[in-house]
Amino acid sequence: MARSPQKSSAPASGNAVTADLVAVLVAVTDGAPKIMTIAGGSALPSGPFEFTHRSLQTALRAWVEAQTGHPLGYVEQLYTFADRGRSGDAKSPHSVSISYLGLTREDKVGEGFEAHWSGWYDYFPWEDHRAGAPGFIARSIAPKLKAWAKAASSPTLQRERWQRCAITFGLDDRDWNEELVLQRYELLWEASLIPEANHSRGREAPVVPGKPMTADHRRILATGIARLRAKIKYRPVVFELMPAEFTLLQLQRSVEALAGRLVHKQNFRRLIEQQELVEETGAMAADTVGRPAKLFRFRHAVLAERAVAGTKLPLSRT
Amino acid sequence: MARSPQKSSAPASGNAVTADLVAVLVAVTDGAPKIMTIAGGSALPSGPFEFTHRSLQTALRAWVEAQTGHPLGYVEQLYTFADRGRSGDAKSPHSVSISYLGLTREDKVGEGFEAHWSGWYDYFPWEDHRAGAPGFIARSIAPKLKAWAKAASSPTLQRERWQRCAITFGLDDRDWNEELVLQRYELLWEASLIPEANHSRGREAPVVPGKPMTADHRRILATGIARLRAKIKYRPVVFELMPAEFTLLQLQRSVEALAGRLVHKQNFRRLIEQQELVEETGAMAADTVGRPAKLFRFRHAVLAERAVAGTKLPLSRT
DNA sequence: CCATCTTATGCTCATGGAGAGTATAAATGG
DNA sequence: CCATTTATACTCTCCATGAGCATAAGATGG
Repeated sequence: MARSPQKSSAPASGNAVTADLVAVLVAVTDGAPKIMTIAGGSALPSGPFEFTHRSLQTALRAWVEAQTGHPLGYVEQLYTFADRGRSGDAKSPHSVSISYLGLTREDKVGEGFEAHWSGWYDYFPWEDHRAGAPGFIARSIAPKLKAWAKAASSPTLQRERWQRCAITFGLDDRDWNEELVLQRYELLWEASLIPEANHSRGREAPVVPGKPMTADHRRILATGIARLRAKIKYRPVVFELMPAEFTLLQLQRSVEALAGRLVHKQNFRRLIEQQELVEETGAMAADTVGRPAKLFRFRHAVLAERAVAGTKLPLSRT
Repeated sequence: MARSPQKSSAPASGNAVTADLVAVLVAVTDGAPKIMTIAGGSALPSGPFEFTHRSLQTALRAWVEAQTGHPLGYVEQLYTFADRGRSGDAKSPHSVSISYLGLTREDKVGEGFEAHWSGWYDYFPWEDHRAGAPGFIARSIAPKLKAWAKAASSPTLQRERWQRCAITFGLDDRDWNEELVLQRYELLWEASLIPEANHSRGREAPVVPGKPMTADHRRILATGIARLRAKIKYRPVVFELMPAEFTLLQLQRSVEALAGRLVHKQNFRRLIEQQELVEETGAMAADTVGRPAKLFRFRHAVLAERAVAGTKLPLSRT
């Protein structure tokens, strides 16, 4: 940045960069959260921003709709990174990557495109605590983190490192905090447990389960998941991922899929109903096991009615 | 964005833009929230991003420290905009503006720089509700908004417009929501009550009090204020704005200054203390009216101890 | 010294939301 | 009929939060 501040009305020459958009596109199908990927699931969809569009969001929407044939519901900017050329070479072209979170419903991907939907827990298996904490956290991740903590230079640093591990991964009887997705990824990265972190060095590092991605795409995905997990607690965004009509259990399963943890059923219903987020359609769910459930639809009116308070999660501690 | 998705490993030529950084730099002095401005208070500090820095944040920090001679505490990215040339001319250079929120303590600005601190309520007088809702909201803003609502084409639209006004400005006995800073600004913009909104047309529009800024800088500031008002409720970021030692009342005044509304004193103390965010220094405040207060300092340890829950605001409804 | 003002600090009370559990209803397949 | 599965209705307890009362500790002016 210039030493002397000034209005940015005269862009300095020699400062040219390229702007890329990267999208974390989320859908939920049958209790499985999906993200749109390309290149065989090894990258998030991305491409250069073209200034034929009025704004970044417009560009993203247009592109996604061309891809999926479906309008993109909720869109939110995630983060902007500056990359200084792939090889670290100061002469290589610089780029700015602007990432977005988008919510939609899974659907056929347009013909001739290489995009498809992948389960997001393929990339972050340690994030799914719906059936309790995955065994490999205690069996595999925790010991490796402990080794990493022990490798610090002083006893104080060792303690601090381990405390950080325990907090982010809910170890030592701490509670699991589902929102710390990015912190967990970054911790694993620092501990060299993420393949992307081994900068083309030849040596093999002990790595953790989970599919890697190109460049920093998995970090971007982590950012998106974290944002979404936080958001569903105070904004009714889950409905963007639901079909027009749904049962309360389906809604619950979607929330649980995103949060990666279970919710107390009765309290979940109480919350949804007392906030008047949904209304009955009058119909009942067909093709069901057990007692048939009422069908509901989202009351779009709530978006206008109030500065919407949200859908906090009635978590269960079991 | 390209129709065919691909890894962004080959930036397309002809897509060059310039990247600018814009900073919302906040400090609080004697219960007055300030922002750093340039050009006589008509613009936020900004400048081109230079790729000599490793990252955007590094660039921002370096620049701010050169400006103020003080390290920048908390830094957070706000939003990235794409501007298509000043005049709307498709041939003019495109730029991407990346805005940041930074917290620091007010201090002397380095010699020879045109930057200085301005009170943020100079730009958003309607946001300060510490002495109750400002009279001109009911006297001046509300009627103008009502007129704007009435100008909608259908009765339904008129009602929706007014409902939106009432929600964002807390009219019709609704509660004031201090976080809706951006929504309020955008509403006033749509209603042509913001000077920046009158696109160099000659006609005078009825405008609302508050100092305007260059380009979209006031919108960026609104984004920053909104983000900060939300953040202080769940992250202990206020302490970045406090001196090393402070009384609980000083802390409370700072929170109130940011939130633009009053807080219940006893409950505020209860909250701060039970969360163990501070510790006594042992000393007492000097130069005081009334009973002397204990001095406290921030317990930096809490940042490590937990996935910090925050400093919710014990609002008073009076 | 006393009255009064100002701020600090301790404590109680009522309300409501959240976590948790119990109980009953309505469907299906043996 | 019974076991199983899901839906739905209540109840209970705990605790955070908004609110207010009461007292303490300093200064100041008569």
